Amino acid sequence: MRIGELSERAGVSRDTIRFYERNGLIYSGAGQSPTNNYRDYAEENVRWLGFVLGAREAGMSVADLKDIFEATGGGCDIATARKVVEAKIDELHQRGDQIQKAIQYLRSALASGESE
Amino acid sequence: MRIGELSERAGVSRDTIRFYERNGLIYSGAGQSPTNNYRDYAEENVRWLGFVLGAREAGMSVADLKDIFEATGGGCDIATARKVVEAKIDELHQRGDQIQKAIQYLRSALASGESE
DNA sequence: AAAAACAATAGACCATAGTCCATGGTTAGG
DNA sequence: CCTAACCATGGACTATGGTCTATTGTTTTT
Repeated sequence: MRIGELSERAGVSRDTIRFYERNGLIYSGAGQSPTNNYRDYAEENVRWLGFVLGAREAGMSVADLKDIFEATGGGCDIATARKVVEAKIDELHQRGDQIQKAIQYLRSALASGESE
Repeated sequence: MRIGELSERAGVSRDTIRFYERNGLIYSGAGQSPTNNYRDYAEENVRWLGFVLGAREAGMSVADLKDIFEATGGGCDIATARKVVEAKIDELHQRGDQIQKAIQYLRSALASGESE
């Protein structure tokens, strides 16, 4: 599919998709057609971009996602992929813990203002 | 206490503290002394900056933290404070959910590569 | 009282993550 | 066949969140 359709279906702007491609976290077989230089995306990119979107909201960086893309989709050795992904999962868990702490702080701030 | 001590104790650089002050999420009674214009921080700022640090890592923005600072510390009406803080807590919960989803995606990516 | 240590401000600079043109080529519908 | 809709590239621009530097003023320490 072309960039417009992917953009539409994944809910990510064309510009952002091009930006992601420049930064190595998505691949399009551009230049396959003899008449144009349009990007051409495989179906699974809809799902992948959906994940990217959620992961970005969860606080993962573009560089992180590039690592994961390369480790999982690049067809490189699985041991490396596993390590990268496990490391990201650990980071996410830590981030989750920080969020729990922040929530507790806010709840206690609310509770202490309770009587006023 | 002065900025150096606060920086040391909270684990936040002087520059960052000044930046936070410019952006309204911490207050120092600067200009209290007749001889200098040094910032002078109350004890509780150590704890507050600790929270800010964790909250930043959890993905809260400086603007969010400004809102919370103003809502909780500014002595404004408690109903407003409550609303701001509850909204931030909701956001954090959503972020936590995103993180769970990201973790699941990564785990399943790992699992599907299992046999290779 | 001289020097080291600390503080202030202002403004330049950096990375990250896009977003928005301008310009020009391609494709598809009427 | 022409025009609207789509795509490409390159580069400028934005916002966020700091960080660094230069210059100058204030304490502290020796």
